[in-house]
Amino acid sequence: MDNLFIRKLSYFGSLNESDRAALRHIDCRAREVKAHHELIREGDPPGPFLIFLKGWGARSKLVRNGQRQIVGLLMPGDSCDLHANAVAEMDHSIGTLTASTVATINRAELDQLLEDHPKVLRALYVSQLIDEGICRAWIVGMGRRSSRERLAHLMCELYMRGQNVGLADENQMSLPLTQELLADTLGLTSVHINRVLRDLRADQVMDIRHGALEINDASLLTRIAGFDENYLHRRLNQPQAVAGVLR
Amino acid sequence: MDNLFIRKLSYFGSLNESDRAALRHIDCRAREVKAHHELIREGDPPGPFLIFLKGWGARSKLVRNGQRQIVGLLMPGDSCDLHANAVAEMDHSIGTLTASTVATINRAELDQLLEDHPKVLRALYVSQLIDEGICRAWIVGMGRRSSRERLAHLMCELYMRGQNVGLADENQMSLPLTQELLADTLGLTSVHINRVLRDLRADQVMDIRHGALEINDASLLTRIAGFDENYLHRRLNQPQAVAGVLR
DNA sequence: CGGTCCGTTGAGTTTAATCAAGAAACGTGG
DNA sequence: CCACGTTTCTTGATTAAACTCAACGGACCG
Repeated sequence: MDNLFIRKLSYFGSLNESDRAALRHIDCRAREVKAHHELIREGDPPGPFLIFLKGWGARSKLVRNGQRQIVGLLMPGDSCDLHANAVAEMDHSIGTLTASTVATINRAELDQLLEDHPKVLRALYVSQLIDEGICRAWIVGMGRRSSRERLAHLMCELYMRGQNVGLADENQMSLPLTQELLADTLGLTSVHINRVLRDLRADQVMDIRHGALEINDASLLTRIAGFDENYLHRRLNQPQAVAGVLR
Repeated sequence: MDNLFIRKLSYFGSLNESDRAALRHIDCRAREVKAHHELIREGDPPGPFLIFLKGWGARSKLVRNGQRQIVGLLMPGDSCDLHANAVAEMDHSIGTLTASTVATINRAELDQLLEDHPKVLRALYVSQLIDEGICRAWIVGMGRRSSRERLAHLMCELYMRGQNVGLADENQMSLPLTQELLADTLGLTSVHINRVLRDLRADQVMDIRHGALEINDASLLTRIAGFDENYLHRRLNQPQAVAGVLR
């Protein structure tokens, strides 16, 4: 069975057997990484291509006053291209949130792979378009949504992404985010997250406890979030996700 | 002389003469569009590939309560790939801010072009990586920067991007953004933008008047913004920009 | 069993939003 | 080139959302 990264790319472009075979070599590069380990630090020279095969990661940036902003959450199957020509040094860090399996491909190998397999490049390009869609959705949230809406929206997004990679159960998903990490993701403080979460719990909408998201009223949650299923949903061409729990 | 889109892609990948020739056909597709015209509306089926050859555009999204969030600003040379398989319908609109020259390439033609010219695909992919970098920088700003820092940061970004496409003079640049548009870009209100702008003007840092940005103290501006020149700068491999006015 | 990290709550403060009103700039047709 | 309507900018007063500071309870871990 192909790994989640290959399966994800397969949704985004028609890969032939040779393409898949090339991608399967990635598994040899996989290594185990402990939780809360920095894979790439802000200021490092970029270069490699990272793939999360198992576990969660985050892209984060520190700002002057010591605050942190998480600019992306990585789930199994997600990748980051730290393109060397694009930027002289990393403007953000990438680290694990949980114990993870991560594959690292160096620049030269990736270049060769993409040159030999244009369909993989094509799929990677589409995958990149979707990542940007997620970024833009975050921008909308941070700019124009209240803290309650924002938290609800993030949970919808993560639950849906989790569904697409088989991480989500019915109305529940493992979610290794402390209130502080949620705060750094949503541009709020952990104290405020705590209060918002308390209200959502009291309203029987959802809860986050013991490292797990629990959705009590999916329909209400999506309504609070103003979640546009379209923005992530059908991107994956997975009808079962469309008909999933979040309706 | 190649158009700005071709020149931009040339920075991101080595294009040969055949690649450039293919891209030059784009010019035939150019059409003039009036200011404040919607090219693609939220909810429309996606599909085409848009290139701004002249003028400014914006990607924007409306949220429930009628508020608007701008999720991207488009300058000459910038493109948007409204990929059809990625999403069932547009989750945001794209419109012009000024009178513009815009080229539209339909999906089939683009697919053919990218298949025939893998180097163009490669360059487009890198261009996409950089766009995502800009998005992530916006997320950092909206999450963790004050209104003053945020406005300063946006001006640094736009000035630098303007420099790269020859839109910026020494310490000055045409900037067709009303205070309301700035507010919708930064997730603030126009009233608040007005006050922040008044303070920056009073502090002799910068000003926006008569549709133009004027930078009075570039060094102070970048310090207020916490502007990381690296995140956009060297991406373009343009040493002259690195040594540019914003130091 | 003690330490550390995480979650919880209250009180007071700050930032930016809202509401409202008037001035300036812009655009368009006469 | 002017007159008029509209958009944009400006300012003040008030309100709301989220932050800060501080303290304590609970969970997890070695």
